[in-house]
Amino acid sequence: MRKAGSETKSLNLAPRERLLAAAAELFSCKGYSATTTREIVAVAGVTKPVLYYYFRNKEGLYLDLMHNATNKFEAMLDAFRTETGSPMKRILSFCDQIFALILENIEILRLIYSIYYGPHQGAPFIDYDSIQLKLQKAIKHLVQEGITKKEFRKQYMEEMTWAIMGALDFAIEIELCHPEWGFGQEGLKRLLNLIFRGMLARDRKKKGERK
Amino acid sequence: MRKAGSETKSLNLAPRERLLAAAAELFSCKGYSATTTREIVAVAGVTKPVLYYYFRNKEGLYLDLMHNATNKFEAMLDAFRTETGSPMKRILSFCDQIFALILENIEILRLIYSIYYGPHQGAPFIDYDSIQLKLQKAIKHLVQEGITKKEFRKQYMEEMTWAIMGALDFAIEIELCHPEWGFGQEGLKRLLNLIFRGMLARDRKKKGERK
DNA sequence: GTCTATATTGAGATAGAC
DNA sequence: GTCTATCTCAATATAGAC
Repeated sequence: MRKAGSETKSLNLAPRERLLAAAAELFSCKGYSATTTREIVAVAGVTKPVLYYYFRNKEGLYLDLMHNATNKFEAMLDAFRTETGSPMKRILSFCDQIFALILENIEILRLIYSIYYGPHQGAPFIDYDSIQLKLQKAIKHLVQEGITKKEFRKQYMEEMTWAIMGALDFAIEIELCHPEWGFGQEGLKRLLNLIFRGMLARDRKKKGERK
Repeated sequence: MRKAGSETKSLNLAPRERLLAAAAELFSCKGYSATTTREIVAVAGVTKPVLYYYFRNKEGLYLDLMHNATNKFEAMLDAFRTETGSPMKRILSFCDQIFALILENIEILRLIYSIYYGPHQGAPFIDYDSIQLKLQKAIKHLVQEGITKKEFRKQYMEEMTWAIMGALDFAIEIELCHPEWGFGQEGLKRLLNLIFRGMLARDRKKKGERK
């Protein structure tokens, strides 16, 4: 289990930044609803009115924190102008970049994840769904390209997209619950390579029994 | 977004069962911490002391609910004595059964998921990790068998296990955030079949560049 | 901008009658 | 077993001095 409370105070950041850092840590560790403003200000090393001075209220602090994170992520999705290389290499590179960004923000991601897939915990609504869909669309696009270039099988476009999303999901979840395994970007790469190649042994391949 | 409050009262169950049902619905929708005992008793159509009569307190209610669910899941994992069939078929059947059980208990699973991967929300500790590991071990065992029988590639045992876990993860997540897509057991099956076969087109297969 | 002190609400939990 | 009424405390939020 994760622990909270490591006095963000000592770093002499501005109070506003200390509050954001403290909130990130506590929300991510205890959840939005279970985290109290008292704790946040205690960890940030400020008093209560400071919180209400910089942010309208608890919700405002949460929204600020989350919008920072989601903006960064969306900007990256938009910015990904695929370099040259085979579709397979481009997918690897894309997933690698996404996953690196996630690793850098794993604390915030834990919260996003739990609120997107789980109960909303009383937190104000944020449209995480559109980001998820944007990601899926980007992957689908790369897959489509691979099909056009005849690098990938021409059927199964949906399944291929799902498989890549599943690999990302698995990598993220391992980082969330077992970071000490050191799965990391290397693990994701190994997993993706297997998905490209398939599990079946070469010689046992049966005649096309698809659909 | 999901909604709560659909008066579990009318079904004339015993108060104890009504409380469990109401708690499942509310915890799953709002989270453990954000759900109040007042709401639970209101939805269950009983008064507060009834909750404290049947359960020691809010935590007791939660523990009862969760242990019911995890016991069912673990029992299934233990009970899976693989029928006959090829390793591939057995993996498909295993995943199908697991996923069916999950679909039946999707409400509880949403809560488990968010607490296992996310912040604990102030909920008392439950060892979800051991279940996750048990699942992973079961899959790894099936994969190992496939390798022994030469149906699967002999390297990549870990990666194959990961890929199957990832497929399950993806299927679960889609049911959590987009149940209306009707991904379901059929989608999972299609996804697994692709993972068995691989994404690369047959003729483009390069010489073994593994490791 | 940052503090002390406090208002106010709603939470979990219980006493005690029936 | 189930109710009404209530206790107690902690939560969010603010007033007002410096």
